[in-house]
Amino acid sequence: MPTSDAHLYPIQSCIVSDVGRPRRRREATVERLLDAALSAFAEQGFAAASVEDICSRGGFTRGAFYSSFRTKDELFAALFDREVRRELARLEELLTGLADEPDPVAAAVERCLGAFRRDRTWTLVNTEYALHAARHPEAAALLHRHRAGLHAQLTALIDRAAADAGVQLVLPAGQLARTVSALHDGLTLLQVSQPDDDEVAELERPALLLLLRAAVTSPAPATHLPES
Amino acid sequence: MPTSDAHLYPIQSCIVSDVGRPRRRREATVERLLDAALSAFAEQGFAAASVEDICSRGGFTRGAFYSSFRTKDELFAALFDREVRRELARLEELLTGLADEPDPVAAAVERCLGAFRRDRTWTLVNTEYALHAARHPEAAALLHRHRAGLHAQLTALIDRAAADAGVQLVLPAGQLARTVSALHDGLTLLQVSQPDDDEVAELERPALLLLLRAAVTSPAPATHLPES
DNA sequence: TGTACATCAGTGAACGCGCGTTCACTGATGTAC
DNA sequence: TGTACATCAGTGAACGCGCGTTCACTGATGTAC
Repeated sequence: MPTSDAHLYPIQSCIVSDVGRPRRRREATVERLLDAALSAFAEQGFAAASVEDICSRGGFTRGAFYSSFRTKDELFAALFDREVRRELARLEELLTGLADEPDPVAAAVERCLGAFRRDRTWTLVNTEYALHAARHPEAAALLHRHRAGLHAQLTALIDRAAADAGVQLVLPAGQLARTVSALHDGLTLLQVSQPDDDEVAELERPALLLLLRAAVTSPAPATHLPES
Repeated sequence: MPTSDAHLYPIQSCIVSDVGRPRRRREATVERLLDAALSAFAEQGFAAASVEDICSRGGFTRGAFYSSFRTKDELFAALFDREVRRELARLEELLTGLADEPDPVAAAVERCLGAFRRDRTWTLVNTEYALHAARHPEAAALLHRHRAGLHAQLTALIDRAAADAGVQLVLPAGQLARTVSALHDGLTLLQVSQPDDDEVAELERPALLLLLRAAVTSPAPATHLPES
């Protein structure tokens, strides 16, 4: 089953181990195909990566693919689903136990930096899925669901950091959460297409700190948010 | 010639006007093909858009394409080049005459908002070119050149705004410029894949204001930039 | 434990299609005299 | 101004190729007795 719950089953090492032979191989096959698709999509892009290439990376022929997925689009959705669930799990983990930090805002920044995936592979595939979703409404539904989850987690983290610091936010935590993740997305995309630029590589931490400190600090001029 | 200077020549209306018939049609053809490619790439993506489709959007057959461009990749580069030059020109225009504003920081924000292209078409194509460049070194060279230009303009704008406001920046103007454009890129991509979300649509102005005010305001805690 | 049968997971050949690219050609435009 | 020739810009048929997808088949695995 290529559905969104496939990843919940443990991967069975049907090839490595000779003792404890597998009964059902499907889940393991799906995992391997998703791993293969992740690297193929990262290297070549969704449209340019061929089903043949994905299968051979996983050690299969194309028939195996079509006994687990109906189409290449369905594979992309399953891949995105699995990867975002993993990121969400990490974020949830890092969300717990924020209190009693000497500097809650700095701690919140570190948690964001620790939770967000910043590797090249994921940045490429994640960005491409956003483009894909912008063009294909079916794909957009899945994106929105996952973004909502991520947004809720991030908003909670920010709210708690502000509460622990004993300060008010100058804009709604939800807006700040969206800004933070947009900044992260923009910076990772920049980094991926400019991988040798050290200045870019070191930018996310100071940028996030600047943003979050500004959000909890009463601004200098009176009018901070514009009319709209 | 599909080189980067093609856009410098005026577009000749070789079809519309009957008086003043055209001598050389190449430049006009190239422009029409680039227009067609812009919309085709936005709608379907670079890899999924066919040369046939691009040509028919422009009212040509495929042969016309190959008498102006060597490959589809070369077309993408020419398109990106033309579009970024246009954006750069707008930014340069908006850069002049910043002094004597009652609120230079707010004015700088408005200029950024006015100069950056935020339409769906450009966001999709621009983002895709970044992905393309991350995968193809030849394409990366062009991207870097244009990013350097944009970065220089933006840095100059920020520096002048700070000088006019009579304040110091808490981080180098160059770093702030990169942060601003990364935030812009992230927000436009978010907007394009979530077009009906009003909260997202209204976010860029307050986010930029927050960021720029934070950059010119002395922060509350002593250590603002991290160790690295 | 052994045998017979059912189901599962993956093979690999085949399908038709549309792609990027090439090229011989042609009518439109420009130049020389 | 008119004619002859050269160049230009674009046509459209043809090329081979690799793609996504289908399907009849097969060996591996699971179940019943």
